[in-house]
Amino acid sequence: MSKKLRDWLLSVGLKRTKPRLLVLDILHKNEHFMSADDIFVKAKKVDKSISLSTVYRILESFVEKEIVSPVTLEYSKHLLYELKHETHAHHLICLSCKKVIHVHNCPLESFEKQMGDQYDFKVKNHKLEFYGLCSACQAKENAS
Amino acid sequence: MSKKLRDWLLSVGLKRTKPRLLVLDILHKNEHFMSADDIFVKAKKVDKSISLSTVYRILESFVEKEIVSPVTLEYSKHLLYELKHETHAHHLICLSCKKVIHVHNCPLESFEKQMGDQYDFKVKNHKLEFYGLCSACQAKENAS
DNA sequence: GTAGGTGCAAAGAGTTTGCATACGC
DNA sequence: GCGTATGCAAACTCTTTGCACCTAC
Repeated sequence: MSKKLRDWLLSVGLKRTKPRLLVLDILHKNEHFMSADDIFVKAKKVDKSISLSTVYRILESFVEKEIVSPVTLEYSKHLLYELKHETHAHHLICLSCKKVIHVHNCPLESFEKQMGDQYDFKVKNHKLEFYGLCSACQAKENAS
Repeated sequence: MSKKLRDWLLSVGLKRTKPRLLVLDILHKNEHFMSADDIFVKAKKVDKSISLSTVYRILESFVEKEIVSPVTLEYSKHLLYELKHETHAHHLICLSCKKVIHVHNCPLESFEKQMGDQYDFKVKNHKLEFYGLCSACQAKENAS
């Protein structure tokens, strides 16, 4: 695990405990949004003794310290989590494998302003997700 | 309740029972996304005898028959529901009163194509929500 | 009259909390 | 060493299911 990732905890005032580093590592390595239970299952493979309630508590503290963002998606009834990115980003989400591609540009500034004017609505932020098939899953679909 | 709304049930093959008409009416009258429990609380005021499990079953059947869309939002951990609209629409959601304004135009077609080309990602649909303050809540905020 | 819908109660998931022990700083 | 974090078990909340009765067609 990178030093940068390890130091992130200290810099927000959280002790570097074994379970926290583990959760951080799992979120960092994964290219999917993950539920508390997804993370727990992966964590259990590395550290048999970790408890699900610890995972919940860690996620809660990470969200509070803004290390992690909670995400709700069309295809899942559960709250999911992702490591926070430095920059504003949108998502391409594969309906088949659930992989998430981050898109670091945003076409919405002018539309946002237009909405604000038309409805007298003051936009604070927005959420944009595209659902579809990633390159690999398109290939799989064509093959079958 | 409008005849159109009442006939909607029959036209998708659902009997017009009292609890179904009630749920339909509540969803129709409300300008917010609602959870199963939100709907149950409102329904209870009209019909004391309605049961929460009935509300869950009704919502399940409405989603299956595509009368209702399930929605997940940034500010709520629960699955919410809205009556389906005839046309593709996006949402302006007030962070204060949770009112939902429907926007029937969409700036994303060209961006969608661009994303598809750039990442070899075949977009099937997308979800766009703006979060902010509606006209009334801006006024309230300025007054306080 | 019959198939399907409903209310109630109980079961099942998912999430949170209390408490004694363990660990990072 | 102190204060916080953890694991475990129990509590709590949300959602689903089984069953007997009821109702729309």
